[in-house]
Amino acid sequence: MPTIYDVARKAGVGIGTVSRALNDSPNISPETKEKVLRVAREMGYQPHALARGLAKKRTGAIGAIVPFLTNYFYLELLKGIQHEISRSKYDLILYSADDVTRGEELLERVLRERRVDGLLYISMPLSNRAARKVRSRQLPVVLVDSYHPEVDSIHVENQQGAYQATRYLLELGYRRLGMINGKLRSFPARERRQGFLKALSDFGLSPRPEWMIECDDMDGQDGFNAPAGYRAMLSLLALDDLPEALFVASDVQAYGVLRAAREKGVRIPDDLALVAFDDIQPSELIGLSTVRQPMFEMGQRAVKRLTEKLENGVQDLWHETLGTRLIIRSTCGGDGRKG
Amino acid sequence: MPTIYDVARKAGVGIGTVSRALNDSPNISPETKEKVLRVAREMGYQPHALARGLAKKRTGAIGAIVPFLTNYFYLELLKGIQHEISRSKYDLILYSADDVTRGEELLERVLRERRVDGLLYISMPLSNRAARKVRSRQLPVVLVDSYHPEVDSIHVENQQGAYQATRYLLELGYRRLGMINGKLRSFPARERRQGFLKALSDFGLSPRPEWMIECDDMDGQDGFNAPAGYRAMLSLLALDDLPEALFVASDVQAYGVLRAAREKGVRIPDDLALVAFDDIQPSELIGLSTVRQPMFEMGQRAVKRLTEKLENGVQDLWHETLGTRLIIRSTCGGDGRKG
DNA sequence: GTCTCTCATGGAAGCCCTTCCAAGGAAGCG
DNA sequence: CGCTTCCTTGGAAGGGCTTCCATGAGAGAC
Repeated sequence: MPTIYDVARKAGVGIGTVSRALNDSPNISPETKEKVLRVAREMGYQPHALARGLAKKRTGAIGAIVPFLTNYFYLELLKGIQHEISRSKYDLILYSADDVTRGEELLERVLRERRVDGLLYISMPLSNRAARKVRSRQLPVVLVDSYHPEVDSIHVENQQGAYQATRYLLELGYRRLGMINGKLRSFPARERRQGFLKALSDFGLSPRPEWMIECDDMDGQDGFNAPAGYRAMLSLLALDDLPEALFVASDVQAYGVLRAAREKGVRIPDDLALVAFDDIQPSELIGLSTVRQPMFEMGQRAVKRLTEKLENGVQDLWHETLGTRLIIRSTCGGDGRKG
Repeated sequence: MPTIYDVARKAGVGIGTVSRALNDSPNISPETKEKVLRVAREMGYQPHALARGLAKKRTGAIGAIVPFLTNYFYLELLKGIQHEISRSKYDLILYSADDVTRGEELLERVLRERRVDGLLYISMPLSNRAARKVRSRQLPVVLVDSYHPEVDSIHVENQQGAYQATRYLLELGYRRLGMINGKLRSFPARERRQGFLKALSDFGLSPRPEWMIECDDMDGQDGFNAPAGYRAMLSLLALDDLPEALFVASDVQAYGVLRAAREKGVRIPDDLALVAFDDIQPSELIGLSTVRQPMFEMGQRAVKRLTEKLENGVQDLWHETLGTRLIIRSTCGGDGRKG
């Protein structure tokens, strides 16, 4: 593989000049620049990414730390990230935390290793300790689908969305409501729970503890996946007294719920109404009523913010909240049925 | 951030010794090693990934070039990749080709840029020209869900799977069969087409050209996505004479087909039987009959092969083919109905 | 014709590591 | 006690780039 020295020799110039030609420096005559670029192209020369990164103190890469990809939510998010990344000059390094509780270890390693210029920390909680470490580095970090007051973040109106969904069930006339949620260490899980509880309380109702199910994390994840939803539904159905409507904290969990319902002969929505959260693609086909969140846009905006920060070096704290929208389909009994 | 010099000074040793301690070199006394590691830990020292890569001529990263993530198939594949990567010492760099036809440009850039030690080239065709370039570098590349005789590859029995699916429809008694496919530049699309045609011919039938639909690539992709399936189905339904059964080359396309069918009042399977290919997660819930391919395993094995090649430096050519299995659900009319 | 100023240019230094080589010290052997 | 041999160790060199500084040539002013 040719190095910058080979190009310099062949073009009859110094290495500095080659570097200037390749980096669009103003301090080079147009003719020299053209000649150098031509020679470089002919030789198939391309700068060594690591060497360049080392010299420039800029790696040209952005990292994303994601949990294990058990939820299609991540795919939609990644699409947005991918879209925006491919418009920028950065590459994307995908780090995966096979176990959510070890996300911060990974974060620290990545922060210190300096393989990336900026970092997306996705769908995992950030402790105060870790937040402090983040702040103490110059490396910009954006929290996605999560929140910490001292670190840039973007997420949706989880509470508001859950509130809408729950309220809709209440307005249909249902009163015996349950909720299947992810682990409460997760930010969206806590927020959605708040929204659910608020709607109940606005209707003068109290939650039934045995109907508030926090999915297990058998797989080291946060319960936001289909198998966890399936197991949660089975445990719910083992109860003597059942709710008549359910708010499920994510679509994939709802898929698990639907499967369990089908196996146990529970009819949806006749025996049990259902609203979920996310609106990933298959939900439309399945007819799942759900709260739509703009996942693609969230990924896109997170990257945009990060790259802007890298270019302009802005230092202000940034928190963005995106709206949600309730999408009514066929799992909650339609308007005519009740209420 | 501390460098190796800082650690060396603080530990009262030379930089070579620090390096040896950190890299598990045998040429260091246990006591020194322990002391150095302790100091390094106290200082929060971690080697600079780029500097290390430059010196070692090993980046510690594996690249994956994927098309735009419009198919859940990729998520399943990524899960397998992620799983295996996280067990290795490599990081994953995700390059996305927003336009399938430009995948090879990206490939060449990545090959030259030397940011990765090895490369997965996913679901995109490889030209002879590109294959030659790949071979001329020492950098190992594995083709995933694709094929070229001169480059390592892994994929499933596309032809065999399609044959099974088609044959099943034929055995049910259907004779008027159509196929909705991805772009034929894609390897799986061509193979699945072959399987379909072979089954027809085994039953003494000829394909009806107007029922052989190659999805459009409006979005710069290969047609393996839901919107393309939707559009293909609409164009099919515009015909006067319709097939009675359809083999669709992927589940996500089938989702688009199902949506169009619902909108146009076409009942599945009564008016039209359907078998697809992939068996991504939601298909079970939807009741889609389909050919299951081991996507997770494919991703896993591709990474495993790549890392082995990186460790052992084996040079032999490797092609692996994984089996498929027909999963009967409710979109092709069940056994009792015909035949 | 002389002096200044400007600007393109070459190349050393530096980015942070690993690796290799030379050297010192300890241990073993006769 | 002297000579080998074997470990450890320090640190220079090198990996391929960018950046900065010094230099020299050309242009412009007088």
